[in-house]
Amino acid sequence: MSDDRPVGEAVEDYTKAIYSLERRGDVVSPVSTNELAARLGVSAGSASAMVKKLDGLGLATHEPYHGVRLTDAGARVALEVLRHHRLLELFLMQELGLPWDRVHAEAEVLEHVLSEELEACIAAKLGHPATDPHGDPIPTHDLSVPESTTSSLEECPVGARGRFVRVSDADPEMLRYLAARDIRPGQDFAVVERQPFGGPTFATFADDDAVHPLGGELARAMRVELEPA
Amino acid sequence: MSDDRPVGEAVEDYTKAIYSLERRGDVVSPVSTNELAARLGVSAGSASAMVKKLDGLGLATHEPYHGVRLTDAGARVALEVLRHHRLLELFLMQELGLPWDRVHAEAEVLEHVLSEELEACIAAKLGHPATDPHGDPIPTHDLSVPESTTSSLEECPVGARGRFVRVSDADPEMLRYLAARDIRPGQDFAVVERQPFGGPTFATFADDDAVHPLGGELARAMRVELEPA
DNA sequence: GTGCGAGTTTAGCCTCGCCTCAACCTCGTC
DNA sequence: GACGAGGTTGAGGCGAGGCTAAACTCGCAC
Repeated sequence: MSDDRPVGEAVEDYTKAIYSLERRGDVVSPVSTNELAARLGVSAGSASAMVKKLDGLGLATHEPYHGVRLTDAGARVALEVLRHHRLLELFLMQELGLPWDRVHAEAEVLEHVLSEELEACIAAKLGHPATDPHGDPIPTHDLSVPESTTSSLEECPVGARGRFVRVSDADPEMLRYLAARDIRPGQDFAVVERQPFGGPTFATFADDDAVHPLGGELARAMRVELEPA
Repeated sequence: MSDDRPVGEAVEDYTKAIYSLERRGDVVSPVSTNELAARLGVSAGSASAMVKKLDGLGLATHEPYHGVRLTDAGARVALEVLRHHRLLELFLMQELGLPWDRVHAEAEVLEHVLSEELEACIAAKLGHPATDPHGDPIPTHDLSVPESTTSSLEECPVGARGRFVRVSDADPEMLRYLAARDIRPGQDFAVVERQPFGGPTFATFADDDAVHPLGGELARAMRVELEPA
């Protein structure tokens, strides 16, 4: 085990993508070549070729015509990169004051280049944090992730209360929108009203009385933990 | 001006190498293909090809059979990378506690990847420092370098006093040796004795009475500013 | 002035990593 | 059992960078 011979950036990106696609639903399930291709913005042929390569590398198992799934080794690669990404996001924000909506792009490139030694220094400096600025859990040094079950804000009935725990880091627009309103993961929230037919959800955050309208797409991206009713 | 289309890492490395070779002597002079090839550990043919490419890119002027020199644009590329490198070295040491002898290797890879925005954040965080941990001057944001004239410790006559200002960051062995003896750039020194025929130089540093023997190679790598006699 | 060798350049070729297009194959459904 | 959506394969391209070997300069030594 522990082959660890260096692996191109593309391999890391594919692995990361498979990891995330595998657990879209509530259960880990194989990922189709096309989904993968779409996610990464490449042709189906490219994805197919890369999947074959990952299989050869022992990072994934490819059942032709039936999708791909990561092996344990593959999951480790994905989690390693994820750990880098999230540590970097937090680090860039907290230590260097980079704006919330820009840390993702920076981390996206640095994650592939961060040495283990530097990773360790950063983790130590940050006090081995459990989540990044978006509320996403940071895999621990031994690459385990405490996956909590969350629901999206859009599913919460009017009157629900709980804690806003995370939001995807992928869309800077959303992040700017939330940042401009001082809405951050970790805050308590309450759903005040929802308009029908995919209309906005109205909610309050923290101890602030202001009611914020949150469009469908946004409400869907915001993950919350409901207060045990 | 300001073409700035992305340029491979190799281009940055060659540019950096030319920059440093150009000013080995006291005066900026053309660099031969062979020197360049040797410095970078590639064949003469490869170096020649790359030099031609740099010329095409407007980063260098190549006088066939007579060497290459950087254009202003080329020097800017080199200084930009140098700035990245040295800021990173200082940052890694000061903020992340990486050991002195290891920051160079880390910086060597990160320097090619650092965005301008991050560079600015790091510089600000460090208070826009003038030198890195090895005593090398950090090019300013507008890419000027205050080059001071130094001599090597090896040239200093017995009895000379002054300040140890810098040492090459390239050899981790040397750095470990110096670090283990608490010898650092910025300290005052005095040459106590020298043995003939390339023998060691004996010197004291800071307010410490300990006399340290410094082999020829090491003494040659240590740059000092002599006290105005 | 010529000759010769060290230093340069050129030419041809290779590897690696990744991508595309287009043709072809499979699976599951009707 | 045929059809179409989706998956796979193969041929090929491209950029970056490197290597060898042969051909060519330049300029010093005679």
